[in-house]
Amino acid sequence: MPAAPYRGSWRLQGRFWPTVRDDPADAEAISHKLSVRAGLVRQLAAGLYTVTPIGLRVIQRVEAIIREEMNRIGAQELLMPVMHPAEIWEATGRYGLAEQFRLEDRGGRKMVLGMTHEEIVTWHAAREMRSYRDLPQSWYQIQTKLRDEPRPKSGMLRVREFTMKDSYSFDADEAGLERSYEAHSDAYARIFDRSGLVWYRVESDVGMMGGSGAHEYMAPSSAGEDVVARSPGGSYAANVELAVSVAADPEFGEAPDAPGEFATPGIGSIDELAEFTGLAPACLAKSVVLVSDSGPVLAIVRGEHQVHEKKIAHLIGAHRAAHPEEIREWFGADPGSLGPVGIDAGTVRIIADSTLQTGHYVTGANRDGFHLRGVVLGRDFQAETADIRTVLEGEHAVDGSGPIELVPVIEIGNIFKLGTKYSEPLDARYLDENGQEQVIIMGSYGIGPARVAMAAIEQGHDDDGIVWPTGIAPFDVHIVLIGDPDSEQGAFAEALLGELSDLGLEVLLDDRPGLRPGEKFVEADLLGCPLRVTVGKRTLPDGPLEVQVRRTREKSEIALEGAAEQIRSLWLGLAGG
RNA sequence: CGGGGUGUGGCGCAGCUUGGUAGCGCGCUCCGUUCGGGACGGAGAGGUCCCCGGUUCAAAUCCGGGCACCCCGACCA
Repeated sequence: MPAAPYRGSWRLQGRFWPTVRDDPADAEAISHKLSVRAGLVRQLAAGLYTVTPIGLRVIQRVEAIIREEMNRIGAQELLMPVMHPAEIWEATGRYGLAEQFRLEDRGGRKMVLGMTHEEIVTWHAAREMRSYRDLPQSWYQIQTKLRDEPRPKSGMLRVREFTMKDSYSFDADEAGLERSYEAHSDAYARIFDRSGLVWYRVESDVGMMGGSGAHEYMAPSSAGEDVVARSPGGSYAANVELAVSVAADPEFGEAPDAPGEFATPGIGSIDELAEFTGLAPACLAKSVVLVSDSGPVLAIVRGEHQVHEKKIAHLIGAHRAAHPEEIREWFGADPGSLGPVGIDAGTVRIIADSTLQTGHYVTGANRDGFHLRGVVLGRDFQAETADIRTVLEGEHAVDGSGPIELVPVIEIGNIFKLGTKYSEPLDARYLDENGQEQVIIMGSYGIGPARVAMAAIEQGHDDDGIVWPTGIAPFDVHIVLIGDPDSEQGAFAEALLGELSDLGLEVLLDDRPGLRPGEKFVEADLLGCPLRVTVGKRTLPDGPLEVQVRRTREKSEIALEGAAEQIRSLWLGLAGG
């Protein structure tokens, strides 16, 4: 049995800490490899992970920061069930979503496992919030979410079951929502700063949550699944799903009076066409045929751009790529020679990217092996115009703040202005000062503690292992005891553990017998606590005591007298920096 | 859901092409020597070769079907 705990400090002897020497074979992301090797997590099945005792310490430190900051803005912690009656989800039209785990109880009653808790929290608010005097409220929980992800991946980064801090605000009006939103925004800034992350707050799509405005909190990492378009200094930052930019116009030259057809034998791609014509891709128009629920859609962007799925989906809803036979039928030509000229807008909905509003373009002629040059939007064809293209790196930010950089990021949190999306269907209303019934205005706000931890690993590691930020390291100080716990050194290490703990630090003492020093050092590096103290033969009787900063590898030798105080001020220097 | 890959002691892998008594490294147990950056020697334990079916005298190996996991894409708060 482990010895009795000393506050938050641990003796390692007897603990469940399953480290491994090799990277797991199927791991790709650094955080995945290191979280397994450092014994923080173990996989049960795809997207299902057990967090080990030592991994849990990291998660709990993140959660502790979250609780402090949520409480600071007056949010109240509660706990809602993971399993819900399906009816409530039916009321908001979110029953049957692909990611939703559904089941039945023994009576055949339909249930769901919660992927989030808007429905449930709103259901409660609808029953308990009656008067404007009851508002505003902010409630939060740290609770399990279940999502039948189509593709769990990257260790703990994308899983099917995870804990989430989710909070919900209830306000009487838009101004109130604005205040709640800002309060959360402030809290989130403190939470992610204290967690030691590099992070961006970016404009985001409202997605399946619905609502009128949203931001995401993103931690830059090559393991990230999202991409942010960001100008220098970050004054412009948005998820590429909705990012806009200024695309420089090429030298178009004089537009001809009318489109002219020319032969382009064997030309099927923009690259080939650019090569063949000697024109920049920006002078060519790319035609993409999609099929929406209401029929065929021709989306046109400049040659250097791509049609962005999310952006076009905002206009035409769910859609798929057209089959070659369908394209043949509607355009009379194969992909590669398609264009908007001569297409009946009644049959095919034509949407051109806004960049097409200036210049003249080479487009397909809807005749295999032929293209048209000098095609002008508005003159030679009619189309709706909208921003439907991807943003390219190097294009300029719309606020004039400079060239845009595309950064892969991990989404670690988000904030949404829900408005009445849930309160309306679930009848969450109150009586205002005038006795008039009003719909409660809501916001919802999420953070994934495990993602915060994994992002910290992505951003803080070296060849030897994890380099935790001080705010969320599993321990503040890792004492490597070289020698027997019953020895003089053992007694010293034990005393040091006590003193450091009394000073408010959480300490891990590696008092495991029979391990070689090298093994202890290697595992200490892997685990990555901010400070490592070595207690061995060299330490006693007169010192010095060796302390190493994990991040910099900087070693200092300190006197035994007042060692604990010294270590504490070293730690404070790291934490404050 | 499309494409690709992998399933063999706890972990990482070889063996499969060309069917014939299941191997290597690490880890684990015991003994000895070591002991401030994953030591060395010796002796051991540990495997339904993912599952089901087929072919064959004989299947980890060949054939068919299934399952699981990973990666790319689609999708995703």
